[in-house]
Amino acid sequence: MSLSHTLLGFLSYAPMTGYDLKKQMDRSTQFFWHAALSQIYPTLQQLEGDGLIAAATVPQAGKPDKKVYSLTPAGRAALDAWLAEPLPDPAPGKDGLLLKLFFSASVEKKTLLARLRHQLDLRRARLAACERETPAHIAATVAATGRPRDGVMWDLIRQAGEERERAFIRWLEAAIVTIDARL
Amino acid sequence: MSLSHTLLGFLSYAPMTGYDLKKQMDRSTQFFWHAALSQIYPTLQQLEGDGLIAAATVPQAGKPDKKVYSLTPAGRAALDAWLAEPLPDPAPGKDGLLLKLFFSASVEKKTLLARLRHQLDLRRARLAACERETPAHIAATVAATGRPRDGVMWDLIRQAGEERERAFIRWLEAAIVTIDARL
DNA sequence: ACGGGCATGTAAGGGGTTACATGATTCT
DNA sequence: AGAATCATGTAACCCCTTACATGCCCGT
Repeated sequence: MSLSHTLLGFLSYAPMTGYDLKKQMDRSTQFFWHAALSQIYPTLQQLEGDGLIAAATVPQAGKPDKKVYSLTPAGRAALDAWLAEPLPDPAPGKDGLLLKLFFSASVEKKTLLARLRHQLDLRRARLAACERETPAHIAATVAATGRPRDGVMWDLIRQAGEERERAFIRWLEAAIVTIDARL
Repeated sequence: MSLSHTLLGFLSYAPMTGYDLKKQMDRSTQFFWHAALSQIYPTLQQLEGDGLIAAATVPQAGKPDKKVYSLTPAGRAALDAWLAEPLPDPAPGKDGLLLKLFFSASVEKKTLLARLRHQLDLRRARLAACERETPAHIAATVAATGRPRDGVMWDLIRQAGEERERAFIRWLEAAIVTIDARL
């Protein structure tokens, strides 16, 4: 269960609420790990039950009470143990786009081309967002937390996402040409 | 549930058993869709219950009975309906490798480098396997089934997998250099 | 004799998504 | 007036993984 590890990881930076954690994930890990609040809240309760995090309830005026979670020593140990384990094996992913394409030889050529062009638009927009917003967010977080070593890793990972998108965009462009010519 | 669609798709080529379907998936869709037999068998039963496929039990000497499934007209319609729907939105994936790396700034540099070099080996091996085996399998399937249009799609998708691997390998190489220099 | 291929499944549990439920404040 | 933000959760369901269960044949 890697959502637990994600939460422990973010809480190792600073105490936070479930809502805060969701925002952190949306801004930084969204392209390689994400979760809905409806999954985050029960997972936090479970981590609390396991003694890995502790909650402090903060009453607020005009807003619901906050539950600010922080890492316990046991939680820190669990995070360190996870980081000490080797990197996971590359798991064969699931890609609904490629799957549908695999069986799409009978789809009308112009429909197929329109779909692929639409994907190109989406991916280009995503790449642009990734290039525009993420470096600024990393820089801001490094400045705020004074963790330059983490900044190196974060930028590396940003590059991985960026290059994955670029590779897919190049493939889409080539695929459109090939289908136009050969299908 | 896209496993259903995968099964319907393969059964549109020829009637097959669950065991056969698993082999087909292992040889062709493994990098973007896969399933264990323990998931395939119940799903086939469910598709049969929904009237989308029909089973013919074939007794065998010295082996367990086969259940050869084939598409019903309703199953063909369901497959066509799925193919008529637009391509799925790019879902933000989950990547345990990048996730762990994201929190790995505190891991010893030489440990990190060893882990990344190990990943490089794994990925290079996977790329080599992809380049060696898949084209032959596609050619054989096209020759056996006389479906050149499908062959075009299959080769396109093979290229997507190949280029995704290549992009990741290039990134790993660059990441090793960066970590060595800056962490 | 042992491992791999053929061939089918069941059971339990983990992880994740979607829908539902509440309610005040602030921005447009 | 309506949408977004803050803030928390529950319940149902779906999909998938892991472990278990069976048993014969063939090649080494």
